[in-house]
Amino acid sequence: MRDAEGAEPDKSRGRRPTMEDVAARAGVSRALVSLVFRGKPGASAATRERVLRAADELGYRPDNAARLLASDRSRTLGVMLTVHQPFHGDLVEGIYPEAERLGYDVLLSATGPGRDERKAVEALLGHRCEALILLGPSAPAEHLDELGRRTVTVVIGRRAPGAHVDTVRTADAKGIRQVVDYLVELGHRDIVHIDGGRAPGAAERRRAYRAAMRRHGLGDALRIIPGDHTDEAGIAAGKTLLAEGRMPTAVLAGNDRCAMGLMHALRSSNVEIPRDLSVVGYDDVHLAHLWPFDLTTVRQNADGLAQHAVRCAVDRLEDGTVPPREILLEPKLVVRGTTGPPPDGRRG
Amino acid sequence: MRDAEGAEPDKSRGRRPTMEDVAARAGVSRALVSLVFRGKPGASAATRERVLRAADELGYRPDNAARLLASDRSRTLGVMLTVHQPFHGDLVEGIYPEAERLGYDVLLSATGPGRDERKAVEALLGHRCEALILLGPSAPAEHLDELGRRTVTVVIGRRAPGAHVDTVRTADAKGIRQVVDYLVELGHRDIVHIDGGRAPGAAERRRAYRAAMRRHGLGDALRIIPGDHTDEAGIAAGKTLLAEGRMPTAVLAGNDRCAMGLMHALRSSNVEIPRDLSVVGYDDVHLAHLWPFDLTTVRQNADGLAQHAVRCAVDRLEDGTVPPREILLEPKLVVRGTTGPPPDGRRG
DNA sequence: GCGATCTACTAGAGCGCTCTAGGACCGGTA
DNA sequence: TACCGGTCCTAGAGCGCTCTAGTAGATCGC
Repeated sequence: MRDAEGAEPDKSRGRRPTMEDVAARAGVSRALVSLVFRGKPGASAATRERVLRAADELGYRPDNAARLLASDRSRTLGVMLTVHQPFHGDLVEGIYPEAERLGYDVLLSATGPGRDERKAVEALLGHRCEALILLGPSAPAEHLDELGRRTVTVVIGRRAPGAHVDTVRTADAKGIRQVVDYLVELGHRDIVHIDGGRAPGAAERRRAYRAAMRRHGLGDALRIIPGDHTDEAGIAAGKTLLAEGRMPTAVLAGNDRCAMGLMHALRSSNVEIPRDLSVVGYDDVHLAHLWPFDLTTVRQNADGLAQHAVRCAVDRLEDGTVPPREILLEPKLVVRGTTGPPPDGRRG
Repeated sequence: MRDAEGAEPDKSRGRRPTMEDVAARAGVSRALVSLVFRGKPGASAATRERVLRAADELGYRPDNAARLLASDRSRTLGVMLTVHQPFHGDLVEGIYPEAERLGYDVLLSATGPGRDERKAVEALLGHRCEALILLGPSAPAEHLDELGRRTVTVVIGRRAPGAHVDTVRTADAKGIRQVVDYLVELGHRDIVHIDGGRAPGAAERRRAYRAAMRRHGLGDALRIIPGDHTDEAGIAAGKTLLAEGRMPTAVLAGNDRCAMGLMHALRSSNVEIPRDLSVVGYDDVHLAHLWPFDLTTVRQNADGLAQHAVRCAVDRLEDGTVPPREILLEPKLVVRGTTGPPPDGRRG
């Protein structure tokens, strides 16, 4: 009965080696092993070598939990993302290398159906992340403010007015203005905006659209179809437009996915893009370049956003006196194949 | 000089409350607080209530690092994914709820440029994950075997012959066979396969294609274009076919992305889909339904794969005697708009 | 009125690290 | 010889939890 070791789960796999084991094997103290693994000075080259060899032979791997617990710093950044936003993928790919360069670890936590932002963030905090990087959070500014006062927090992709957080985003207003200017230049007057509803950045894009239209004296032609930053919203908007029977000459979608949904919905109609309708997206997600028609869109500099976000977080972690910043990156209109002059007879 | 508190990073933010603080405030011992937070019996309802209130007032949140360190179990599953594989997104969305249901935490670690699989896995192990769930790893079977002997490991989406790991995947051979049967039934004979090279699952799909073609007496018509599970591979294959000037009547791509790339490359040619060429993908990724032409493809049951993977991991964690399993899920041919009969005069 | 048996709780060791304080030994200097 | 400053190393406390062993007090049977 006493020997029923096998019954206990996992005992068979054996305890993994600890720093103590490495120390014993290398014939030094635990503290010295610690020094070596942290790359701190205070160990001779020979000893260092001996320790590393011993560790390697034992298959030793430092235990993060213990390390976290013992040190006051965790050097870990928590990233909240939505696993189905391709643009978030672009951002994550930029965050990893920058964090590594600065000596930080990265933990990802995804939102999704049945897992809201609060839950995702709690998970990160529970793992001792020192700072949070939130990709396009939809939480209200007050909530972000509360978070920001508890932990260093960086928000990517939207404004968070009044909240004690860094924000890193594209100058959306400028991007939208570029699009409207470009469309007007082509001769468009009847330019509709499918907005992003309450999605991150949507409010500002909406505002910028209104302002730009007015600036061109098109205040009357201004029209916003309520939407969202999803394919479904684009499809719905497309159906709406078809049902009305009166197409605008250009549509400025809330983001690329929405633009894609729109084009999808129009696919089986007799509306041809860009002959009858110009369509512009926003984001320039990686996958967009695969579209059968190249989407004209506004590029957000994902790598730039990612790098700035990491640096904001680290700067504030390493110097508690630095206040949160607001960083704006330049958008860039990328003209491809879904835009052109309006059909004859409908010029501005 | 002695009061230069503010100079130290983050000291200003103040120590976060510990179990000790909660215990003091509730007037009980630390151990009792621990009991309450773990939902274990041994505390009266009244005390339980008092403890929870105290914790709430202090904004207490249990520290995972300490919890991990103290208990022998971490109840954490580590998931390795490629952040730009939409299908991985589908899987992650299935993994979270199932893990939560079983009382496990999930940690994500992404591969990407500059961050290979080894690195991603190391990160997970360093955070004390008890089990690894690898989404379509490309590591050789021996490497997986090594990992699997160190930690409970589940591989999703490919075979790992001889490796001490669970594998959960779709019966690819069956899926491919269904596609070939369907295409032959439509009258196709000239069916080309763009393969996935060394990508997960690719070898089996390739084999299944060969077998299916032979079974229909089409061994001579058999042709494989070397590729990959990326858009680029599809584009390249498209260019190859165009350059040759002799189109097959149907193409079976390695996966949806590859199929999309292919169609993208053919878009400006005079090859019309499905009139001149039928195209079939594989995976049925979420985004596929947005395609201007609905892609005929083979659906993998992402939720099913995710759930089985989590259960495999948990089963083996909780009972060390359970051996690794190999689970096969049924694929399902989803016929949409990119396939049809071959052009007249090219029937089989 | 005594031990037995609950329930409700506490003490204290220990998880695998980090980090401060300090010790041993060296060559050089007064 | 005594002392210094430097390099290389060790001892030991403690991070915030979990968990085993045990205690205090109520309830109960006889």
